[in-house]
Amino acid sequence: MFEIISKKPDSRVGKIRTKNGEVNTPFFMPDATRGFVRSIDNEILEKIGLEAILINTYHLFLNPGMEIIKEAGDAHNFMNWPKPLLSDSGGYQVFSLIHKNPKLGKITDNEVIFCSPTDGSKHILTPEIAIQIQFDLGVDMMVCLDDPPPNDYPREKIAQAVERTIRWAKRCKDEYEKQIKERKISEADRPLIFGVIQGGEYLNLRKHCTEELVKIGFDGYGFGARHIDAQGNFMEEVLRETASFIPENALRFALGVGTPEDIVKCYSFGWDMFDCVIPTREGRHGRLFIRNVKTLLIASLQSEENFYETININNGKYKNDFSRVDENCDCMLCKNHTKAYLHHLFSSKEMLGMRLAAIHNLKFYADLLEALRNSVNSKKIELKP
RNA sequence: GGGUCGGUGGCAGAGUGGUCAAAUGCAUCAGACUGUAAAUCUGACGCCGCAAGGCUUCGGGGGUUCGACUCCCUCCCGGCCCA
Repeated sequence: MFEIISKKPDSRVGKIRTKNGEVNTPFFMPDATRGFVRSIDNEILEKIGLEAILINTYHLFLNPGMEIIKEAGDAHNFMNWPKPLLSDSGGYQVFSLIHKNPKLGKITDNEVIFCSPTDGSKHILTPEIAIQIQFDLGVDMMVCLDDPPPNDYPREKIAQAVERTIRWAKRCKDEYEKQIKERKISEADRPLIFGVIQGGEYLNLRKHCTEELVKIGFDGYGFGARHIDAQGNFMEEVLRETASFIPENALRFALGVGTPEDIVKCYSFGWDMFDCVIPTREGRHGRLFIRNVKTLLIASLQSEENFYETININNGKYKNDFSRVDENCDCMLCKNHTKAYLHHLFSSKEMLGMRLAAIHNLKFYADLLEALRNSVNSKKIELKP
């Protein structure tokens, strides 16, 4: 269940209630694709203030496999993450593995055949299987299998992906209802289900896709495919308009978004949920996000000024820089260590460095989202899904 | 003292008459990363130049040759073996 507590013209603050607890919106989920946020224990994620994390259907299905997960109970038990979990459907892998490298699989109207990049083994995902797996994972929020085309595909092919995504969404919804019935899951305990809106940069395709998905009916709607164009520019207008197509009482999930400024913009357009590998991956690669101001909120919402900057701790200039990474951060890196030490950890290829950097970046993201949640406190709106 | 192998760019280490400013790895210097095939990937890395191109290099010196990192002489330095 999703409740909007307050809103400004477009952005809003709310609360999601799930079987495994509440999540305050807007929120950011770190990607625990294979059942773990690389190098970071769940205890630390909780301490950072993250209320939900994202796992991936395709990756967990491959490894460790559903037999193991079911033997453990579900993904919550297996991972020892008792709080809300959202699973992505494997739809993104249709893009990242197959669209980007056709050798790695095949997409038909009925199914997706993945050839595992690691051992070449073949695995079939259908909309129904994707939903069944997500029920077996025991997640609190699940996503329909979709077909995210690269943004530089011709319009015709993107339109095809839209139609396929709609057909698959219908099949997912049907399977979802079947599973709810078979598993005798109550309305209060049922996981939320998200449809995914495709359409590339074409607003009328995005609109059409949204309308068709809304007819099927979902708890939330995701923005599918990449939200940056082929040149790497944030597709601001598409994100803004697409949010406006989605009914107000539904959750809006900006999948894979993004950089801090992209999240802030999406939030202002009315998006509620975000996930991205940036804070963890870039942290592991040595890029650290640093607050330019004490209050992220003010700069992020009320001015055009950059509210953060990044550094690459690998750069030689940090060799003897004994200052803190971020004076305004209270993460375990910033409280305890200097840039020079972190630089040393990185140049020694010590995993502690990557870990501390990822933790710092996640804290930055968590603090940013907290600032956004605190940014709206005018009128309250009660809505029933 | 005799013998022997060797001395190549920051380091390690290929090359053994022209295709060599010299493979490769490391180090160094930068860059990228957006529902994770990513502790990964790109690029630069003798000097000058945006570039084309030019210039100086393979322990020192001398020589052979149209041409030498590559062959010869000699000196210096190092490893190993024998005395």
